[in-house]
Amino acid sequence: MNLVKQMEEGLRRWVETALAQAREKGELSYQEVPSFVIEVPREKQHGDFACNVAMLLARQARMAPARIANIIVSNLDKNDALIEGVEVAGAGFINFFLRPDWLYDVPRVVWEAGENYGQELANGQKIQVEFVSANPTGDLHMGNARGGAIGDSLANILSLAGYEVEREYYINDAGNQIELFGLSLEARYLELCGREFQFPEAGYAGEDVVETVQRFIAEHGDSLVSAEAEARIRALTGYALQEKIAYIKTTLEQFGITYDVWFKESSLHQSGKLSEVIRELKDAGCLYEEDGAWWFKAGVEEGEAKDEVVIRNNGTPTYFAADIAYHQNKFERGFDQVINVWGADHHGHVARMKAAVAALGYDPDRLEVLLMQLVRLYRGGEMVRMSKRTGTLVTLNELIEEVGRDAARFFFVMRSADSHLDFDLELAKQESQENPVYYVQYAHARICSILRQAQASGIEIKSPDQVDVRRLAADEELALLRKVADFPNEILTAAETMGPHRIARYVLELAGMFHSYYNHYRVLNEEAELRDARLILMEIIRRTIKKALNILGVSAPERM
RNA sequence: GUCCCUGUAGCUCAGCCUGGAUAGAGCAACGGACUUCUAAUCCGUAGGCCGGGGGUUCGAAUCCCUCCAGGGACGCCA
Repeated sequence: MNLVKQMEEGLRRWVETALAQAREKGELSYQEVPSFVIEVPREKQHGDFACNVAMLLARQARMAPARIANIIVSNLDKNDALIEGVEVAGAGFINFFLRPDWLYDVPRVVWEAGENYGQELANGQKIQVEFVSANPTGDLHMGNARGGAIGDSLANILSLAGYEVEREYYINDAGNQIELFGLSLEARYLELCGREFQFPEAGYAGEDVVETVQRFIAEHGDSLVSAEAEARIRALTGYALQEKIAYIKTTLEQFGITYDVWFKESSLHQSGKLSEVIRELKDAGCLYEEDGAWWFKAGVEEGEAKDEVVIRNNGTPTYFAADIAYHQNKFERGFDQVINVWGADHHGHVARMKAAVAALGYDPDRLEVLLMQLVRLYRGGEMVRMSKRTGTLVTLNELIEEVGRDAARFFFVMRSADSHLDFDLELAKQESQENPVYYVQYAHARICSILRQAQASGIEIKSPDQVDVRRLAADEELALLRKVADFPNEILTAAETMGPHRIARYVLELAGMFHSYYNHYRVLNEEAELRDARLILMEIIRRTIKKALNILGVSAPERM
């Protein structure tokens, strides 16, 4: 149930009817109704909703916008019970002033929705969100953390917007970097067993690799020293991957993220799907051979995407080849829409991935890549280079420990994915008291406090149909009802634009309106009817804040 | 060189996709409000050639072109 949308659509039909009538009467001439908007004006004095159709019609009708607007208004059926007034203003806007009656449905709607306020009806679309998908060769860093916060929140939003959503983590457990990982593990193993070793160039030098090997030795001893190198590496790699994946899983769970599917790249190799898709593409003429390697023909038009190697001249497939097979697999699983949350450093990969999807016979628009600008990490004003290979990185674990999960998750989704994010750990800690997340959580805690006190003094919180919610007549109360009513629309907009940051901003605004109200009005100690109405207002605000925070993966504490 | 992102108040950012009325928040600054349902709060003040230039339009922060500045990507790495 989306009250605001209902109102907008009602007004739209109202205007369309008036337009048709004006044309019939010969007062207005136009070919077709342009796609106009019913929007909420920025300025309150411009009414509850405004319509720009007159200005859009000016050329077609060859008439001044204001005159068109007046004609439309004169053709409106003024018997509509919800309308208090209509005016023509500015360059030709039609402003609608509504009676507040419709807002009094808000409490009931929120009440009936229970924990699911903002949930739209299922739209029958199956959508997959793949995010984080960090290599299982190391810890999760800040970029992964941002991707996690954005991806998980987006998945929540899409789910509320009516999509059937699946969250997926793609485990890159095959290919070059895994071989390098294996060689690094082997070197550490031999080192720790007191044997001669050679650490691979650009190998994984992090301390975590050493620790992993130490644990392996503690469990399995040093018998692999005498084993064949291949078997040794296989055993070490298998052990380390299992450990790393489990660790990543646990860390993400601590960050509030759980996945529906953990998809292993290696399964594409083992099942033969990878070589199958390469053969398909070869047959379809999408590949060509050059310098002993097989290339994917991506740059069909004006060099939009560069051609890319899928099979190296040594016969091994590249990650891109696996990615093609992976995306084929995604679409074979029946997703209508597939979203990948990627770091901006992968942007060059987008065009050829889409080209590959097209080559597989799927509409490339069904693949949506949400590029997120990278995180730059500072510590006390100094930039910290993030590199797994050198082992100098701040992990997601450390972040959660230092800043806290709630603050971290909120911080990452506060800004749009497009914005570069400078994250200064010192600053984040220092400002933790002033972090906006506390502002929102405090609003929730304050409401809980009111509700607790009510309960303690034996005041029942009644349901909206037992209370005269029309007692909520102050401007601030109507504005709050209106803000709560906006929530479902905010979800839809956030889903359409893939912008979880909208929810963060929304809940900040709602919390701000509440705090202001709290400082000017009393809830308890008012006469019973007014008090009961205000208690209901408090409860629907509380539910909305909690739901919004829930979307963002942030807790809603009852006390602070 | 090609491509992507960014440039809006002292700072951090919304708004740009889908043009609309006087460009909005938060922080910082300044001045106020706690015998009150939690002052992690509130109220007020101040702060802007929306990077520059050109174009389209009745109307441009928003669309187009161009230039400037910062960041990133351009590998038989992922």
